[in-house]
Amino acid sequence: MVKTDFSPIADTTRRAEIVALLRRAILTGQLEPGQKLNELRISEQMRVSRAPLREAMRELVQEGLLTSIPYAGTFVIDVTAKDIDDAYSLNQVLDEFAIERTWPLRDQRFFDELDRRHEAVKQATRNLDTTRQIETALQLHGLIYEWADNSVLLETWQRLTSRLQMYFALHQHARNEPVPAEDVHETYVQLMKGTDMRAAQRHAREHIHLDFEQLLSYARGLEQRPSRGA
Amino acid sequence: MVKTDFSPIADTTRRAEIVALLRRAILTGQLEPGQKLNELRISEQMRVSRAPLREAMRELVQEGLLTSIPYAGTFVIDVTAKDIDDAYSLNQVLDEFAIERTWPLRDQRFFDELDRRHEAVKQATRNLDTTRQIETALQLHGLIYEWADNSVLLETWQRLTSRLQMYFALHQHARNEPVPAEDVHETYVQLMKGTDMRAAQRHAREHIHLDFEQLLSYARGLEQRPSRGA
DNA sequence: TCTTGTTAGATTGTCGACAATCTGATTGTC
DNA sequence: GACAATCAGATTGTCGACAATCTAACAAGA
Repeated sequence: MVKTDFSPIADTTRRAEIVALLRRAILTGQLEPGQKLNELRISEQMRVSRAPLREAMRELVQEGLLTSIPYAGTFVIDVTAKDIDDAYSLNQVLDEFAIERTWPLRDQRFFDELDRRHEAVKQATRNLDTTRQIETALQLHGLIYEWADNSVLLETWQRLTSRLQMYFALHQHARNEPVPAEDVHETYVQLMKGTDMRAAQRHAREHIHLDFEQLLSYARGLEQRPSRGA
Repeated sequence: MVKTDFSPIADTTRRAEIVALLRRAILTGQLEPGQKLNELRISEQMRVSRAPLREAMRELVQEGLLTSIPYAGTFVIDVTAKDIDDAYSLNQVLDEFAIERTWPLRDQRFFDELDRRHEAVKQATRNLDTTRQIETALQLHGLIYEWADNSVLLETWQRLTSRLQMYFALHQHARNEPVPAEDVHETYVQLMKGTDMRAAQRHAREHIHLDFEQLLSYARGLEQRPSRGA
């Protein structure tokens, strides 16, 4: 008997590919917040009919990346400072919980994966690839959620992550500054390997705090010049 | 100047109505876990074409009530004991957070609404309407989430709620026992009106604990007789 | 008997066209 | 000129039909 682990084959529906395409376009800032998605135009560009496109858009609406108004259109969500603040504060709570759950489940495979993802961040940083840096940093951070063995928690975090990635991408897009050179994740990785869970939780909380402070100041700046009146 | 608060007009798309219909069918246990949804049959029953039905199903998939396998079908999610346990433990954390956020925002309108919802639960209990009792109890519980002024938190809880309602409905459906007569929410309401936040958080945690214990024992029972092999 | 190939039926995925609705520009009226 | 009514164009919502894929039953061969 051959014992081989096969990975599930790729989703071969147009719908799934459209979802992936659109999500990527939103998360990288290619599609701007508030922008309207014209179904006919997009379907022609993708060489696809409107049916699978619309189904894909419904998924992204539920995912929280798009918002839809009947007979008016579907739009990329707007990013307000309050949204970021809300996501941030919830993320703190979830982090604490995820670490608590992951803590007793850590093993060699966990540490290896932690290092692997950490390495990916460092590589993206060296390459000055800001988009990829955001992506890998979130993936590093997401390990505690994947390891926590709680499907609802993981799902919740993935929804949060989508938005966070969008926010960070926007931020980077706006102020096209060089990525921070020093390795801000070193301490986090070390603490996650250590024996003091409380310290890890505390650090995660503060670490996130720093990242968000940047974002918030940026977002608050945005709202000084609203595009439309209230 | 007339100052009137208008409620948003009803969604007039078939899609929205289909979503509501399907969601209700799932949450009340009319559609059983694992059951396959035949698009043609349902669309004929609803006198609707498959396009809006499929879009509605996509939404419910993202909402976590359905699960879809390409070219195979869309099914009502299965309920495992682990799912319930996951939702339960996350709910504890979220409750604590929601109470913390809501606490300083409580005002007379909050207390009034709290009483109103509490009354709704008591009425459903008197009428021996178990389905409605579940619904109102979750709405009472949801007030702290609506009041916490955190859109992401609210959205997360609403997703959790859908499943919880489904779980509870299943439970009630299975053991068709009379509803508990005594008012288990009295203490909760009193504490939410009081001045000791920690006590309220502690009570919420324990209160939920009791409800879930019932659910879990039921779900574990289910899994002793799996319908399909692993 | 077990395995493999074939085939018919059913079901899901996709398409192009039509219906319903919105937007804004235009016209007519005061 | 201000305002309401009307209308054309564009866009979204819905429909019925076709294509792609799966399932299960059956036949053929080792």
